[in-house]
Order: sequence, then C-alpha cells, then structure tokens
Amino acid sequence: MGTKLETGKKIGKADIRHENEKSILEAAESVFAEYGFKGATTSLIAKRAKIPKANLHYYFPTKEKLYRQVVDNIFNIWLEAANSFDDCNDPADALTRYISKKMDISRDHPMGSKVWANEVLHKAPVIHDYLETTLREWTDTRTAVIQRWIDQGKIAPVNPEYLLYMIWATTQHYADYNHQIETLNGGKPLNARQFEDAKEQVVRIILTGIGIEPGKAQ
Amino acid sequence: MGTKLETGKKIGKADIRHENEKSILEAAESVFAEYGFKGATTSLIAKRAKIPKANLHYYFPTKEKLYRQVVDNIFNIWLEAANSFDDCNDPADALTRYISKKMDISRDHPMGSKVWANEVLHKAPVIHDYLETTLREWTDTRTAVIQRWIDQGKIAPVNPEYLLYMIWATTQHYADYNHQIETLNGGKPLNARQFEDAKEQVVRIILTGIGIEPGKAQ
DNA sequence: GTCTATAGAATGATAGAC
DNA sequence: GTCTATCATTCTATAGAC
Repeated sequence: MGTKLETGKKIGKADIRHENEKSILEAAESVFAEYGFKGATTSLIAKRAKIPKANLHYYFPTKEKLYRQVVDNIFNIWLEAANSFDDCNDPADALTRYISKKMDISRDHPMGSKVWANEVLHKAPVIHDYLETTLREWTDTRTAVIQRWIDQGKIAPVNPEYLLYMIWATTQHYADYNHQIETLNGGKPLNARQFEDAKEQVVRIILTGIGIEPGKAQ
Repeated sequence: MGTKLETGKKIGKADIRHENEKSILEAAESVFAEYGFKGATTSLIAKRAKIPKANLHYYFPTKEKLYRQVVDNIFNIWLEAANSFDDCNDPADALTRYISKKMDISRDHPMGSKVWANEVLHKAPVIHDYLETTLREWTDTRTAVIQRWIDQGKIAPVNPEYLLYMIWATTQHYADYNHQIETLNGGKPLNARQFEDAKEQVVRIILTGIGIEPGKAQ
C-alpha cells in the first residue's frame, strides 16, 4: 500500500492514522465488552481491526492505554444523555426524554455500556476518578433538580439518588443483559417493535410510580 | 496438623475435605466477582483460602470446574427467591415479597450476583444451558402468573417479561453496581437504614407503577 | 508506517517427596 | 492429604528488517 487508494485520491498520513485508530477502537470496544480487560487479548483486537498485532501496539503502546481510550469514548456518550435532563422544567417531559435517550443508548451502544458495567463490577480500577469527580458532580446537580420537583409537589416524595439508580439499572439492563434477554426471547434479539414497547413501558412504570401522568409530555 | 484439633475432637477426612472445599469456594466467589473468570488467578484464590495453590488443584482439578461450582451455588440461591412468588395469589403481597427478597440477596450475596452479571455480560460461556432451560422455565411460569393478574384486572396491563427485567435490573443493581453506589454515597456503603429505604422505594415505585396500592400487603 | 520473529513475564497445572 | 519446584502455555510488548 502507498499513499493512494484505487480512486487515486491522495491520503495523508494523518488520514491513515485516523482510519486505523478508529477501527482499532471499534474492535477494542467489542472485544473488551465481550471478554473484560484481562480476558481480552491484543491479538484478537488486532484481528478484528484487520491489522497486525505489532501495528496495534504502534498506535496504542499498551493495552491499558487502549482500554482507557475506549472507556473515555463511552463516558462521553453517557454524559450527552444528561442534556435531556436540563432543557426543561417539567418532570414528565424531562424524565421521558432522559429515560428514552438512555434506552436508545443501550440499543445503539451496548458494547460501551458493557465495558462500563464490567469496570464498575470489578471496582472500577480504571475509571475510579470519573466516578469520584464527573459522575459525582453530574449526580449532585440532577438530584437537586429532582428534589426541586418534589418540593414543588410535581412528583411524589422519593429519594432522588435511588430514583436515578432505578433509571440507570432498568435502561442499562437492556444493554448489559442483552444476552439473557435474547435467550429468553427465543434466541433472537428484541426487534424494533419489542424494543419500543419495552422503552414505553419503562417510562410509563417509572413515571406512574412517582406520581406523574405519563404521556403528558410530547 | 494431623486429624485432630486442639479440642481433641477427631476430624475425619471427609470433614477436612468439606472444610477446605468450603473455604476455597468462598475465596473463589470473591475473586471471580472481583476479577472475572480470566482475570482471577488460582494463586490469589488459594491465598485467600489460605492454602497452597497445588492443594487447590487437588480439590478442584481445573479453574473452570471451580468456577462452575461457584456459579451453581449462586444459581440455587436465586431460585430460592422464586418461592416468594408462588405462595400467594395477591400481586401486592407476592411482588412485595419477591422484590424484597431479591434486594436482600443483593445485600447478602453481592459477590454471587456479580459473578452472574459478569457471566451474562460475557455472553454466558459457562451458564448458557441454565439460561435456556431452568431460567427459561422459571420465567415462563412467572409471566403466566403475571398475565393472570392482568386478566383479572388486579394490575395494569404490562408486558410481563419487561416487568420481570425491571425487577431484576433494579434489585441486582444494588449488588452489581455497589461500588458506584458506594462512591456516590461518599465512599461508604449504604447503611442498614439507607438500604431499607432503597428497598421500600423500589417496591413502592414498581407497585404504584403497575397500578397497585403498595403497603396493602404485610 | 508495516510486519515477522521473539523476548520476557505471568499463570494454570503437575510431578513427586513427605 | 500437603506442598515445593517446575513445566508448558499464553500473552504483552519490542526489536529490527523492509
């Protein structure tokens, strides 16, 4: 290979680097999700990324740095969903959007969710600082919002933290436990219709559970 | 060491075997939960069980057989909780007891829950037959019960599978994600009072969410 | 920037004395 | 039934030619 493709279009070294890093990161996400940090091998990641193993180590010197990058990417996606929470003052609307968004992430980025789950399960050796800083701050501001809703009588009095845990648990379950769900669904993943039903039900039970009439939003 | 303890009471070989197997299994559960199958090392398990590594291999020839035994034990504990479901026909009572029991298991056997979570996360290489047989049957009979409640108008019309997923997700979250919960709780595990609050809230939101007046039971 | 060959470290499992 | 010494394997990471 040179610096050209069959199209004749020139490709700079930066592009090659970008392309390779991208396919390595994608491969790494799926392998780390499936086997955990220790169980994952750099050979398998290289194989899925379709490059020689030595080349992988050229881009990411150590397995740990590669892992860290994967976790970084996931965490950013998670934080994006937070916006749904902030845009509005109506709990029905805010929670419907936040829960729906979290369900969508579970469907679209199940590998990312699994890597995170695996990390927390194993006492978060890599992301512990995220938990203590960014996630902590995020949680504090959102529990404050929930508490305000309670004080205003907009939702039933609940412990805001435990409400968040319920939302996280229920939505992420559809990513982290998708193998179990798939098996119980006759070996097939939930289809689009089933997934929408599940999403709608999660929203409805939680909203009803805290005293909101669901469907008020949208 | 011989076949006696300081009490002078004779100890048969069966007792020694039983004692050693027990401490190995306890150590294995905690190590597998913390590091996953691949990440766990037989040396560390042996160290925590306070026996030499070679001795561990005397009782459990391979790491995989030991792991299998650990998973077996957990699965049995999980199945026990199922009884709460069957004893009675009142959904408020049955669900309150089932959810409470599942929360208690998350508190009392967090390691077991983590091993299971880790296994499902990694596509259940060891327990796949459990998922397809025992868990499948268990789920089928319980969804039938839930469906009957719906048909009798005792609870709101919901998809029974997704309701079970919500219960599993929410209750097991307190075991699987206890590190994250602990970090967000200022580095301390939830105390007894907090845990009871969480349990009560999980029961209340879910029951209210499906149209049951909570507290009707008990 | 790519890739073969291999060094170096960790670890599951066993042999064999006690 | 216990335990030291060690083998065999696997895997991360690198050296060095192209």
